[in-house]
Amino acid sequence: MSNASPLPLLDPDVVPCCPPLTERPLTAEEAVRTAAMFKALGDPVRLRLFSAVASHEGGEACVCDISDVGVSQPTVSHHLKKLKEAGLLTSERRGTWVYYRVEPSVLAAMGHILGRYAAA
Amino acid sequence: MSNASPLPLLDPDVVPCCPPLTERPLTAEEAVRTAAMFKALGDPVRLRLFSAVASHEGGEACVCDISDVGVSQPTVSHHLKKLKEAGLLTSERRGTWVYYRVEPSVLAAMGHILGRYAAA
DNA sequence: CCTCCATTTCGATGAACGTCTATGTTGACG
DNA sequence: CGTCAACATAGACGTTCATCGAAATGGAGG
Repeated sequence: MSNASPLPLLDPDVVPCCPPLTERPLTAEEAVRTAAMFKALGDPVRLRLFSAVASHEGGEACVCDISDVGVSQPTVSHHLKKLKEAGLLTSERRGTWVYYRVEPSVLAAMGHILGRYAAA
Repeated sequence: MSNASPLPLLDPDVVPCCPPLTERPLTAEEAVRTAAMFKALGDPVRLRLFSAVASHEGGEACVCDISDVGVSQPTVSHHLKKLKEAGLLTSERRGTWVYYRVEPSVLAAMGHILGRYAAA
């Protein structure tokens, strides 16, 4: 394939996990890896935290910016950790604050997995 | 309502739930509804069952076609019920067998929610 | 009717999860 | 150094969930 594009397009390495759900039945192993991503977004609090980061200006936010989700601070920290373990967020400490940022490739992978319906 | 379009395009009613995660922080209520969809796909067994239906010829499959996922048959039925409650599958009985079918609009909604990353 | 087969429902059990309070860690600033 | 603020970790508690075996439902066929 002549993939000489200089644009930041999706390259195959970015979607290493699994084929679209509509292509063929997932194997057990594929299902485990894919389910982990969906599971990470399967909690309302995590989803709000993730959305808050994703929609924040600059594509990143410190914890203090997004802690107003109705649960205690340790719970926020706990959920951010889960999102990080799932590969959906990355974090970086800068001085006093810790900044979280969306990992675009994982989102792209999820979109890819949803298959033709998602692209409609 | 003037819904006179003859084309099977995505109409707004099909994506009633929520804006893309990247557009603005989700409200609590939006997060609950959206998380339910992701949660339904957040289990490996459910994901395999869903994939089996989605990839089956004709876009539908009877339970007997997709029961080889390594759990007991009642457990399969349990997960299919969950997927149905989440709006991801529909079912119809034809004689002895029950056929499950993918609900495309919900998949489209999820793709929409994933936002620009998924569409890339 | 009676039986067979596919599927669902029921009830129980053990693991995983979300949440909290209390405490620890890390950097900034006098 | 001492203190404060931001964030993470630890441990406990109640709830939800996935799973199973057993029993119920409901068409199909003799």
